Amino acid sequence: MKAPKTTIRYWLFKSEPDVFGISHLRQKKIAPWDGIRNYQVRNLLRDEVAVGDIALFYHSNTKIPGIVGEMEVVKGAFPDVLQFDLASEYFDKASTVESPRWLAVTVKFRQIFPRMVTLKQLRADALLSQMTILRKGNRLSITEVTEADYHRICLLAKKN
DNA sequence: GCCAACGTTGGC
DNA sequence: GCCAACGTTGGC
Repeated sequence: MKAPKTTIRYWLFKSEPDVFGISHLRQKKIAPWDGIRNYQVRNLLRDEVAVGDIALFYHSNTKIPGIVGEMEVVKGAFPDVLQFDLASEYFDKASTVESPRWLAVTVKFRQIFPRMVTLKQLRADALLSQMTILRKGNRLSITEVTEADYHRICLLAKKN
């Protein structure tokens, strides 16, 4: 039996709502977080993201980008099936079943926040100025969030 | 649609 | 291993 997890970590997962938004996850309840095709993010999934961790759901590349809810990691890294699917845009002919290049995790819906926390709000909040997502040039679709920042975001996400 | 700021590819 | 060219991300 594995040792119990002592600390949970917090993450921000980006997705384009037109492709897969929080309402899709709410409907499915549990879904693979797949289609990751960046080595840095792949390594995060492999080495850092763990079962029990909390992930903020961020809507990117949309009219009002921002954090819309949260989910929980319920299964650790496993090979992303899309890399072997010829019909998928995520198919990777260089990847093999014996040595898969790309990984996914499974996430479970937790909630849609009563109030979305927009990118504009994040930028305007002095307490959140160190967030990785706010750094210039950052394009990683998964970044870590500190516990303090996570709690701050939850506060901003509550109804008045 | 523009474009800054990356990441990836491939010739050498 | 360098780096130019190309592709992608994602805010605006």
